[in-house]
Amino acid sequence: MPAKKPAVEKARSVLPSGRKDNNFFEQVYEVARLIPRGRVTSYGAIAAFLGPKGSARMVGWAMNGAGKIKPKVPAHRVVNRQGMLSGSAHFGSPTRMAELLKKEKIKVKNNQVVEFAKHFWDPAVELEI
DNA sequence: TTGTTGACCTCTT
DNA sequence: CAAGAGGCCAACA
Repeated sequence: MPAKKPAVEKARSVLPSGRKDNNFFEQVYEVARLIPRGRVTSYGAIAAFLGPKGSARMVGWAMNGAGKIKPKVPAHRVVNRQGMLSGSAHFGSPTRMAELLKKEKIKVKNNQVVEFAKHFWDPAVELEI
């Protein structure tokens, strides 16, 4: 298998403190970047893909610094299990996330992704572990 | 230092 | 069928 990419060091460099390995956060950022345009995934899906414990909340925390790190992480493609834009309030503007998704040809209604199951991108399946 | 909060999910009543 | 509580790990006060 190919060696790991330097994204680890890069992510650590931009992390709030880089005090720990942040391996979990790295994975979250990497997976988020791998989300194709016009597709969406859920926090729990990423958490479950990274580990059986599924700390979905940590995925949200990781996304908290998504706009601070580089390359830019498409956090707007990550929503909750219901397909609701729960993180829209953290995009600076409440409609920022919805607009971004609309540009991705994804229909959004009431801060909720339409046909969410259809646009759902499961890392465990697409990445074929 | 401990305690609470948080872009969540799943089980139980 | 609907509502409530618990659990996960990390950062902030």
